[in-house]
Amino acid sequence: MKVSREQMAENRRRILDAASSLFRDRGFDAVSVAEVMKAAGLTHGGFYGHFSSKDDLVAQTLAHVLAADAGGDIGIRAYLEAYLSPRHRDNPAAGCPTAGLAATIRHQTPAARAAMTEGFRSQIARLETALPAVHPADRRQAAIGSWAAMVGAVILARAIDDPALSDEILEQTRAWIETGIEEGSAP
Amino acid sequence: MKVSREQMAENRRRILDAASSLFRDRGFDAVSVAEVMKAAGLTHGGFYGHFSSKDDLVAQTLAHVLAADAGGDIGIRAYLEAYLSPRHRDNPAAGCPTAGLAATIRHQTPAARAAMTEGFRSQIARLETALPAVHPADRRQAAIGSWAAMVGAVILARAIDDPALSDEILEQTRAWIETGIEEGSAP
DNA sequence: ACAGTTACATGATGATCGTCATATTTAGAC
DNA sequence: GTCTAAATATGACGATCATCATGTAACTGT
Repeated sequence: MKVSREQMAENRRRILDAASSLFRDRGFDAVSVAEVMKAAGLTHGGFYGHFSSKDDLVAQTLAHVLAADAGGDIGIRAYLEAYLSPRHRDNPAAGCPTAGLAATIRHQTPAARAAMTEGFRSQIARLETALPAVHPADRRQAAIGSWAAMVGAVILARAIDDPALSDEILEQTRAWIETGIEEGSAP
Repeated sequence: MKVSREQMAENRRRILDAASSLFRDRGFDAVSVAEVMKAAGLTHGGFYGHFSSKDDLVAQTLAHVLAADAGGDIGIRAYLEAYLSPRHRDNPAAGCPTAGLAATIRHQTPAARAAMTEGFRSQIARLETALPAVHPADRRQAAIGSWAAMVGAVILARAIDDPALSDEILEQTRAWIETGIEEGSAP
């Protein structure tokens, strides 16, 4: 049955939202097209009316979620604490798409990689402005180094099969980044 | 045809080596059992004489490659430079299994996660002893923070679709880690 | 109000893959 | 040397999945 134009737009949004959560939670390959459609409240038949292929869905989902990731403007300390928290580690479906998906982007289409590259650029820019004022030359270094440590720590914390050790990874990485940020700047 | 005991042992080693490279290069799910066996110079039929399932292969491959990862004892500076090099980034099949596989361990069996946890523990221990002598309390923090940044940087550098930016991630992360290590210690 | 278009549902198809059944060949024990 | 058990090859099965074909209902422009 045909639906209204607005309904169709909302369906498309729902597909992208469902795909975004499912992909972050289980990866691109482990989620089927039919599963995404079901999570969006539809059946698999209408899928190719919205997207030309599953690869197309992957690329558009990445652009969708990385654009939405612009996020609020809390302080760098609060952002660090939220990012490197057990809550974030334990909820990949609602968490950072970079932490959940960066490692598998390598096997996706050029469009998907381009979306991820763009997301990385804006994240670094955001971190550069959020960092305490140190020598401008070092600021980009701190932004990139901190982001690598944040993403790596969440990935490692999610991989580890020992809750105490996993908590420690998050906490020690947070402390390590904070000492690095404070170096040579006002606290 | 039956083969000698030594031949069978070598076949098994070849299967694990082939699986190790293929998994690091393309991920567990994207590599088929038949493909691993072919890369080892065999056909898919004999697989279940060596392993009880593909999940079993995954777990044993991880234990195999993480044990072999103990590696030589070069200095921390040289290790950093090799790890955060374009060469390492561009050769996942021969590279660090953590950088290649940590993000997907979450969807594997408990045995696989246990192997990865053990690999993480020994890597942190290795880094702790390799780090310059600072306050002992901070040494573990530096080891964990540096390792998270190293793994994250390689994952991000491999995901990014811009060679210059990818190189910059590696280089800036290396510089960031080195300044963090030098802080409060003799150079 | 009508007709045509369109968005989605149902169902099918071909490919891939993990796993198992059976055949074949030969190492290893006596 | 012979017999048996074992290691691998060949081939098949059932499940899953991306994609497509066709049916159906209702929105939209007239």
